[in-house]
Amino acid sequence: MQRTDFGDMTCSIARTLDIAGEPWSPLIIRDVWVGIRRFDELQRDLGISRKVLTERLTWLVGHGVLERRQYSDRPPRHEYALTAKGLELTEVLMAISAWGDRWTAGAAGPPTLLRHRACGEHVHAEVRCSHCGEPLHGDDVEVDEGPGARR
Amino acid sequence: MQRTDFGDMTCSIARTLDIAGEPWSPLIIRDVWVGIRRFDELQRDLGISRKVLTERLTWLVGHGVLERRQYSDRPPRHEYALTAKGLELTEVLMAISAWGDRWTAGAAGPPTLLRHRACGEHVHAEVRCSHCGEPLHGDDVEVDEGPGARR
DNA sequence: GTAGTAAGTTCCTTCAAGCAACTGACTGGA
DNA sequence: TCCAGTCAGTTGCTTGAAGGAACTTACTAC
Repeated sequence: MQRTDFGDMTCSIARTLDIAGEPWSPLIIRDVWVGIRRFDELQRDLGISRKVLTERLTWLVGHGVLERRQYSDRPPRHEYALTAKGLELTEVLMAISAWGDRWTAGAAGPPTLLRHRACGEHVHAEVRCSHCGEPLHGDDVEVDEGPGARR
Repeated sequence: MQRTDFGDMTCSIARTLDIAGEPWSPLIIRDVWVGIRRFDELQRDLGISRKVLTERLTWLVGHGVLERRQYSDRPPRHEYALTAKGLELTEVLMAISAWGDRWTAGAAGPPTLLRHRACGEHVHAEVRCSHCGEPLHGDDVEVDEGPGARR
């Protein structure tokens, strides 16, 4: 989808960007997540060209992030839904959104709020350590070689 | 940097993507984060064209994600470093990386591992609720209008 | 039989990506 | 003093993806 192929870099960030890193894709995934599931709705909401939207949807379906399903037989009508793989990407979106709220919202405040159903509060996403549960910041970690490292 | 301007959409995801959503930017930020700070090192490591790298670095410096500093006077030499704003983006990168490890790494396993200095373990990023600390998944939340919503 | 909707497809233009070569300021060695 | 090398870009050319608008197909509703 972009000129340089990120898919075979030995890096989980590059590989993720290869699947969903093209600038429109996160917005498409967000829209499907919040219930905007149909071609024309997506096109109107995003202001994306129909051609590019077709390409992105096909790509995301092909990579198992979205699935396309028929909700009407006659006339044949389709909508898009997140797969389990796609639904997990929304955690990345929540982290992106938290950063945007903090650094780009300005005095007006964040354009949207997230309500956590379990606790009922307006919350934001926090990135935490899977082992000890403490907040995980950029300078709290070291990067080591993993089993999938190359050469 | 892309054809459609995301910067004035009323959405923290779009605004974040406007700053750092072009496909190379997250990889540049990751590289600076792990210590690849100089122009030629970045160019070699990423295989990015020098022209595009120049544009991206200038853009990221202009948006306060990176800062350019001179580490040698004669000859004048520069390197790039993360600002506080940029360092917080690495939390998003860790979330992206966790998704990539889970869904794209395959049998070989993840190419890199993250060691959390505080607890000493190899860990991955988890997105959690800022209020109750429970894991935050895509279907655990509702999206409400925030104070910065438009119209 | 006309209007409308959903989900694309086709065509054309323009702008950004990729690539390679060049520049300029300096260092270090023969 | 000359040559090679390094760092940090800049310039110019080509190609391909993005954006936009119009068209298509298959149906429904009036």
